[in-house]
Amino acid sequence: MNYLVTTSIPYVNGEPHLGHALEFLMADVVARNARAQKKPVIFTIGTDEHGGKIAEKALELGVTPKEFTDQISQKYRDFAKLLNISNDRFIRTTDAGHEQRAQLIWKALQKDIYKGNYTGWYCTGDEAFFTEAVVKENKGVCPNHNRKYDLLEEENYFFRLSQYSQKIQELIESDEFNIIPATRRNEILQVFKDGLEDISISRPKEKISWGIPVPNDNTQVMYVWFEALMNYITVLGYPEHDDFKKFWPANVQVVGKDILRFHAAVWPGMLLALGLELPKTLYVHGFITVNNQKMSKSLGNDVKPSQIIEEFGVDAFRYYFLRHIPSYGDGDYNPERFLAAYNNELANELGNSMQRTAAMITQYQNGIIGNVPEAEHDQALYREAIENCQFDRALDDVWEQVRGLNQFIDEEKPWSINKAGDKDHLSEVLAYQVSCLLEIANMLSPFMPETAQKIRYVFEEGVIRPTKTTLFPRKDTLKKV
RNA sequence: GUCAGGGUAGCUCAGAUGGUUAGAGCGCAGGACUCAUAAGCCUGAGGUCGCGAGUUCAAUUCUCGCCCCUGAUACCA
Repeated sequence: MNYLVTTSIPYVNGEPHLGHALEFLMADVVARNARAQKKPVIFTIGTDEHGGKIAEKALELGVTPKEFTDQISQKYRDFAKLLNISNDRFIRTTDAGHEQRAQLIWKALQKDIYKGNYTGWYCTGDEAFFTEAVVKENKGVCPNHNRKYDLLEEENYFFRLSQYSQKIQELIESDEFNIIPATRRNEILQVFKDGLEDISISRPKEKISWGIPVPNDNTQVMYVWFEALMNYITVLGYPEHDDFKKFWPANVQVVGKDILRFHAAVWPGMLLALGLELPKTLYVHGFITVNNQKMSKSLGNDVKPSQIIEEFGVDAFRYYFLRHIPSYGDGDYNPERFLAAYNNELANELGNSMQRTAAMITQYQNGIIGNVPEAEHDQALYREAIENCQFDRALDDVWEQVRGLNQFIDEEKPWSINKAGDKDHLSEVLAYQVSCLLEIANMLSPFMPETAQKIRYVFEEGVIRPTKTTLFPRKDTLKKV
């Protein structure tokens, strides 16, 4: 019954962008949908704040890491608010609670942690390790510094992920740990074929000091990733808090395809080692391009969500990204397509269907709605789509109903019925339209909460309550973004 | 290289355990109407379903080969 939804926690070395928005929105739909079903819900988001890169960046800016992360973290908080995200919690990995609980988790994992040597290709110019693949690609020479990579050893703590490889694989294969879409499930199963290797989970403090200390060893701090993953249970008050006991395992964890491995291999390993259940579903979303190009500041094509929201409203933003970015793949944003979707689907089809209904009831019946029947369209497709995190299809299905309503109106021609003077029939037809709109509002509410609210406001009380503005005023020109 | 997924109307995509005229939305063209945000509704044009071969009474759907695209191939948070 209890329902837990999480997003991944963005690393605060950058500002919030469209990709974060997408993830927030998808998780928000899941959370709002569960609440609509009267389930007790905890929906968490947050920020990941430790690590060398953060420390460096802070140094560049001449502020302390703490000051730096405070500032960026706040931007994510504001961003979620801007998008009307209904998160119940916002965790920061620099929260005292997280830091303490991370150490508890480390201790609880002790039996699977050992000290070892990490060997890797290191560039002293970058002061960083590089993967085998990168080194091979560069033929053993760092392009940034034009010097050979050194094979370096470093003392780290390791986590016995290998021990849990088979068990995790079984849970994925049986769908007890359900990874969607299937393509991502296949992808990660490949990794399990040869078994997972143990992973390094700490860094020498002398190299990276901005991190959570390893218990009983002040020469090492926890590797950021290892510690960041813990947020999903520290946020609930692992191990002693009621929320943890009642809400874990998560029902849906929402992550991007770039961090699949951490969430489908490392994190499950940690959970098994702790004797905890795996999340029920891991939903993996794709990336957004802008005009089919990778979004980047250097290209100057980075889109500011705040600008879109300012011009079109938050629900229009939510709508576009939830319906027109494929839920199971990558998608593209471009202003023309956005405008087309806004005008055709939101203003013309949805907005206008409400407008014409309200107008007729006002003109023909002095605003009196009459007996609204229970609209009972088949919602199986819609429900199944949400269950499978196919937000695009769920909205497609809602629009089937929006179109259906417009067709109904054109077939019935209430204006003709009015001329003919058949008051009973007229009232029946118009009341049916209202019932359709209220049903649409219900289906829309996880996706477009404000819009759903506006529709209900107009029709809910038996008498049309006029509003100052239309739902989605047409936009004939496109501001240059 | 290996593994996975994909190449279907101008665009974004759906679909077919092989079987009469291959679907939707956008865009385009035309029509009837008027309650409405010059919105909505109806109709139509447009595709040799990546290329070649095979299996079959029948393939766009199955098999093989080839071409092209995308992703993964493990410690970047």
